[in-house]
Amino acid sequence: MAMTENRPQTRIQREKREVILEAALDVFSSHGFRGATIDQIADAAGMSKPNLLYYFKTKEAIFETLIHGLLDMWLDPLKAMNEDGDAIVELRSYIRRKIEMARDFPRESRLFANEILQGAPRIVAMLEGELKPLVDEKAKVLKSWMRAGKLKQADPYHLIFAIWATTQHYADFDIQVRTVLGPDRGGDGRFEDAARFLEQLFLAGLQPG
Amino acid sequence: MAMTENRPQTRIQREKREVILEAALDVFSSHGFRGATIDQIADAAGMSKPNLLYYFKTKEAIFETLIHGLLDMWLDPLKAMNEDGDAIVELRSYIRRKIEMARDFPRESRLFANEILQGAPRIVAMLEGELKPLVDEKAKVLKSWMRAGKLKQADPYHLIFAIWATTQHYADFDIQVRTVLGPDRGGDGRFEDAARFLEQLFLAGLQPG
DNA sequence: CATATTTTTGACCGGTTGGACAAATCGTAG
DNA sequence: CTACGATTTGTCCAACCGGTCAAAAATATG
Repeated sequence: MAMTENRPQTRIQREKREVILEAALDVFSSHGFRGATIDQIADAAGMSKPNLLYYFKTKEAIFETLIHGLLDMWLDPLKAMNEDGDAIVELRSYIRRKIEMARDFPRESRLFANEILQGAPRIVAMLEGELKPLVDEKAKVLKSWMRAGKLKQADPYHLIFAIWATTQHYADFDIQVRTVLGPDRGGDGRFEDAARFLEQLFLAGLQPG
Repeated sequence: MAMTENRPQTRIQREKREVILEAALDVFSSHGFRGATIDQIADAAGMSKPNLLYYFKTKEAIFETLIHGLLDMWLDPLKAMNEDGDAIVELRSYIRRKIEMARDFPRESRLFANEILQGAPRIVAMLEGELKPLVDEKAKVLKSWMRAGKLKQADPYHLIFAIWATTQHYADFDIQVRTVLGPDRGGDGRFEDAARFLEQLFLAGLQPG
């Protein structure tokens, strides 16, 4: 039977699709959607272009499957921010998790960055349907912490933006960061330094009293 | 006489080149180098493709001229940070200036962001030759302020990264910001709100004592 | 007006790209 | 071993893209 849309059935189909998505992550994240070619992805996946197109009908289908599969993972740190926990502890955990994601999953970060930078033509629905509701919910949590005196008063939306921006910066602008830091300070330790700095910045800036 | 490389001579030549660069900024900033086409730029500039290529020999030449012409403007806020001024005042001015640039020149921000995101293949030399020395110099200034007790001790490089990230975020990720804020809070006022939040964050986080 | 120079255009070219397709190969159940 | 569906490949195509070129049109100069 031919591929029934998005429902890979055999083990081999699931595996091959996985290989393709891994290759596509590599290529899309470093060249953007337009800059990536099916040939590049096929090469990286170790198969011919027509073979790849047997598993995904179009370039857009690859991209869509990829980014949809990544969304949950990407939103996970924010989802994990727990209203019942201690505000400062939760905030610190969130920042640390985001920095770790920038370190361990820079391709995923760049994939989203590339797309949003170009106007998010392929993921607007995702932003409106999943991201915005989640941020609205967590903004309320932050607000309640502030009202309870656990955090200094501040705009919770812009606080979340600031955490996104500062942490993802180390993945998205990696070349710039490493160039500016130079060979000595631009090594693996840069994420430790960044984590230390950001925790100090946000916690000192938000600790009440 | 034919175009002598980068020296436009007649008034009309200077004007047409300016029109082209303005159109190119539009197209490059919203599609990236690879995603932009000469036809799009020519359309936006109101001329035919061969006509455009009469003024700039190649697509890369347009890009290079454009980004080189923008660099000084882009680095200006950081250059303006004055060692002899008051640390807190200087820092606040820097943040405000960067937010204003994100508001008034989002295309320029996205142009650089697009390029750096994809590994900065066309501007590595600029980063090493102009950006890094400038940041090194200003990091020393920040460090001296910290030693003098005007600012809390913190890594000056990561401080600069944090200011870049948080301010440019409002230009580079504009669609996401507006989507998350929604129609009511995502209007023109968002830059005011952002400025207020960021000043509070950085100044509270760095004020000594 | 005549001529020389600059500017603009239409037609074209070679290479790339996303994708179609039929034929070949492979794997497996009977 | 055979037959059938799943997988893979070579070939091809139309659209697009960066860039060339010669000729036409506009403009400047005497």
